[in-house]
Parts: sequence; structure tokens; C-alpha cells
Amino acid sequence: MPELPEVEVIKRGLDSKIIGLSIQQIDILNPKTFQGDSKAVLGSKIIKIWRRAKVLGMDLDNGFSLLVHLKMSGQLVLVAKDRFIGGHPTLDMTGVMPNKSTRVIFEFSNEAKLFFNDQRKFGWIKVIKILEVKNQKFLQSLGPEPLERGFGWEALKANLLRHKSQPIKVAIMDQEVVAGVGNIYASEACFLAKINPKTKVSALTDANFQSLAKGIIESLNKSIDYGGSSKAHFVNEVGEKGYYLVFANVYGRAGQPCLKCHTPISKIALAGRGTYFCPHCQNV
DNA sequence: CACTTGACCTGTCCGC
DNA sequence: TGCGGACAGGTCAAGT
Repeated sequence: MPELPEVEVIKRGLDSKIIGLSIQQIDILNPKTFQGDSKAVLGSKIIKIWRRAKVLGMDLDNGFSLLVHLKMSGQLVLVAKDRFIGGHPTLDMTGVMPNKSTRVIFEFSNEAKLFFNDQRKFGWIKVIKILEVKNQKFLQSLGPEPLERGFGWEALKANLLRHKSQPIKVAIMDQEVVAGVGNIYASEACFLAKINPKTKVSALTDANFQSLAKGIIESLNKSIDYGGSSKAHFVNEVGEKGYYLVFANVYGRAGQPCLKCHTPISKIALAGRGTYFCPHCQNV
């Protein structure tokens, strides 16, 4: 599921709800999902929630941090005590928790429960010391955050040029080029920039890099505004879907008319991933 | 070295 | 209704 906007939506939602709560209990239903010593965080209080690329971090007051990656199908769903029905944590859209995809359950000091659900079991949670976070190689090697002020097309261009012979859509999904862009927003950003996703990086001009940077920022921001993209799995921290895909230009719209020119949207595979574009509008 | 494919898992959908 | 195959928001490792 989740790319930058979806993780950001969860981060913002959890921020107002679990800061200051302490972790009373952790139930690990799927051992492979949880790395590190869960006892190290019991009794500690959540003091800060952050996001880097598609990784969510929860810093605790005992010097440890919980890192979460939702990969393809992960969810973080919080159920407050007043939403329990007949003793069971229950939400309107996601039903009774835990369900058959629940891998880890956190219980907080106010009796709220946070469910890590993950149908495909690719996602993970790990416990490490806050001081070690900056030494994690998967965080160190990440490219710039596209929604931070410092992000500009020059940096994007410089990073993309390390993959000159790759199709542009594949290159912008590389987390070392720009952080947080995945399969949905790579297609959407190429559409906004009017660039065919198959075009090799080496063929792009400065004007193309500029519009690409703009397209990345625009698609990510728009998605956050709509609460993210829900194809099959994504829900926010209280179990609600996001509606970006209702307004998407190309992703998931194979055969349907382009919203700008009415040409049917094409679907191809690039690096094994479904890729959508308008063959008429995206002519670079 | 740069790039593609397969693996990791579970589930759904579509064609025969 | 059943069965096989393709496909699904991500990332690694292995192979060419």
C-alpha cells in the first residue's frame, strides 16, 4: 500500500492520539514481523512520531524507538476504548480487531489498542535505540524528502543522472533518488510532467526535470489532502480509506479516457510493475 | 557494474 | 463451482 502520502496520513493521525501514552503490552502474533526485544519498550512513553520516506518512527522516553514499515499491505489501526463493542475493539470500516491479518497488537495506558495488520507479511516493526536510528543504512542511503523546503529539481536531476539508462518512472521509484515515491505516484508524477514513463533518464532536459520535481510534489500533496490512496488495503489510523485514486489521472485507469485529451490510458510493465500513462499527453 | 528477475506472503479476480 | 495464472501501495538478493 503505502507510499509517502499514506505513511504521512497515518503519522499525522497518530500524532494527536498517542503522544504521551505509555505502552502497557505488546502481543506478537507473527514473530517474523517484530524484530528486536519487545520488552525493551514496555512501560515507556511515546514522545515523538516521525516519518522518513515510507518509514514511520515512534520515539520513546526510555531511549528506544519503534520503526515501522508497512510495505505492500500493512495497516496501523488505533481503536480507542470508547469504540470497543461488547469488549471487542471495533471500527465502522474495518470491523472487529484483531482480524486474520493482525500481526502485532500494542496496548496503551488508556486501554486503546494499536493493531498492526499486514496481509502479505512483508511489513516489519523493529526496536532500536534512538541513537542508532541515524546509523541504519536503509535510512542513511535515502534521497531527499520531496515535501521538504530544500527539495529542488537540481538535486533530483543529479540523483536521477546516476541511472541514465533507466526508464524515468523506474528511476524515480529508487528510494536513493527521492524518498517516498512508489508505484502510484511515479506514474502520476510522469503524467503531470507530460513525460512518457519509458523515456530514458538520459533523454530528459532541464525543463523535464523541473516539471518532474513539480509533478512529484503536486501528486504527493494532493494525495495527502485526499487522505492517501486506498486500492485494497490502505486505511488511516482510525480505519478510514483515502480517496486519492478517485481523482488520479492515470494510475489504475487502463483503457479509460485521459482526463485531459480522452485518449485511452495505456498500461505497461516496467521493471515488473504496472505502469499507467496517456500515450497522447505524455509525449516526451 | 547496471539492470532485470525472482523471492518474500496472502488474497482476489478473471478466464476457461 | 473449481482451478490455474496474473496481479497487488515494497524491497532485497541473486542472476544475466
